[in-house]
Amino acid sequence: MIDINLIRETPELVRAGMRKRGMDSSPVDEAVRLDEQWRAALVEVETLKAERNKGSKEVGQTKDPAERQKKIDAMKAVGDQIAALEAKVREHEDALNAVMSVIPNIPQDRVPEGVRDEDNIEIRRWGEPPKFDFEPKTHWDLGPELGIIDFERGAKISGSRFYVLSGAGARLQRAIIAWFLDLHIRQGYTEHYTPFVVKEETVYGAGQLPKFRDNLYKDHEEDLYLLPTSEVSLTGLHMDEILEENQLPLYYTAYSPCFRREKMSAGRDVRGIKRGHQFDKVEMYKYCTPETSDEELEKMVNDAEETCKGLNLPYRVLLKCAGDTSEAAMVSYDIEIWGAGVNEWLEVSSISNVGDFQARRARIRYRPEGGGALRFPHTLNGSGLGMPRVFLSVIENNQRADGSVVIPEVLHPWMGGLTVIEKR
RNA sequence: GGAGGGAUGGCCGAGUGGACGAAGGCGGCUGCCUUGAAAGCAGCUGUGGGCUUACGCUCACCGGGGGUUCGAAUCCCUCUCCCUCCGCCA
Repeated sequence: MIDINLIRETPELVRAGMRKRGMDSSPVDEAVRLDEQWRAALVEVETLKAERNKGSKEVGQTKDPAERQKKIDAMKAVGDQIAALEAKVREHEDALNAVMSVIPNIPQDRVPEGVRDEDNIEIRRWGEPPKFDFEPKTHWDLGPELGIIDFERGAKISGSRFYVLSGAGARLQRAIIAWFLDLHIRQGYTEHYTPFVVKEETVYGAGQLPKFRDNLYKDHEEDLYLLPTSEVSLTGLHMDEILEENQLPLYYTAYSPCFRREKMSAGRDVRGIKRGHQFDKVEMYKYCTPETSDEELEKMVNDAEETCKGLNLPYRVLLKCAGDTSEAAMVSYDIEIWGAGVNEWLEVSSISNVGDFQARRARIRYRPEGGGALRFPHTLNGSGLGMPRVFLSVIENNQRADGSVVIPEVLHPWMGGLTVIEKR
């Protein structure tokens, strides 16, 4: 949610932001109109309420029964007017909220124009895609051959886009998760383990609703949602709270599975483990003051890059163009790693400064140190990193001619002496 | 699943349908006192919205939602969460 004052004072700025994203800016006009109607109706109803409050107070002080009854009747009439008007106020208010909840955050000036992948700007690149003196295999060939990925049984028990990791494969993923978490802890993040099932309000607070309703798994009996990313629960952690400025910045990290219906991307990336309905992820999350969010974003990108470097995965960092930047974000970077078998760059992290967009929705505020009005903190989120693509890149990039896979050194402590995954 | 009890400001805790945005205490802030501090004394101390150039005015909020009433923290309904007991269960 953006600040309603931006709609009132600088609507053109908001319109320009939407156009930059390639969106139709008419919701802004509608918001302006609804806001005016809402406020007009509000003034009307509040004037009547003030009258009733005053009149009702007088009733209590009036001793004469006839006089008293006269006042009661008068206030009863005012009450009826209030009831009618209040319905109108709420109607306007609900309509305004509905429009406001689809208006995206305003992209920063440095965010490049454009709506396509090609409009993203490459900021830097690290490492070299590995060279092979044989034809490297894809993970959907390598995995089953090594007995570490089982697509058929995944589909059997859960349907398409599900798979099973077995033996050294399951262990390898767990090793990656553990190493990521420990790295982030060393970088100053506090580890959290959150529920993987959350209330609608929590999903809304993080800005995933109403937009991604079709992509979420929902328990209709209890009105609960399966986490699409732990960004949602980490935002919800401080929902409705007032923080103290001296607590900031807060650095959080969490491991969680993520569940997505991927309804919108039916037919895309159906092969392999690149895009599934369930995947594991280690997330980074920050709460900070508005003054520091830009530099905190750069630090978070660096923290994510460390994960790639440690695993020796070639990567590039992209500044996302406006149309590709998530609606909650003011600015986002993507990190893409190289997959030697699939022969493409794979998005493994999207690191965003969402400004006060989520804090406003989730009603998270902080008390400034010198006193004064409460403020909304800025929040940032980024994967560090998403499992399946890291996993596939690790096995594809480290494969050898005989079909075995060398395990990156940093993961050895969790592999129980295993340094190479071989056919058995 | 069954039976009870509870939810009030940063925290603790009182609350009779009109005096309650809410006693009292703690904490915090300011002033006096003091060489300084503590103690003591006095005052201040919630959030959000709307109107207004402004001083200011006003509305809402006592877990959430709805209702009764001229008027609700207070009465009724409902939901959520917490606690106690019984049952069941990984």
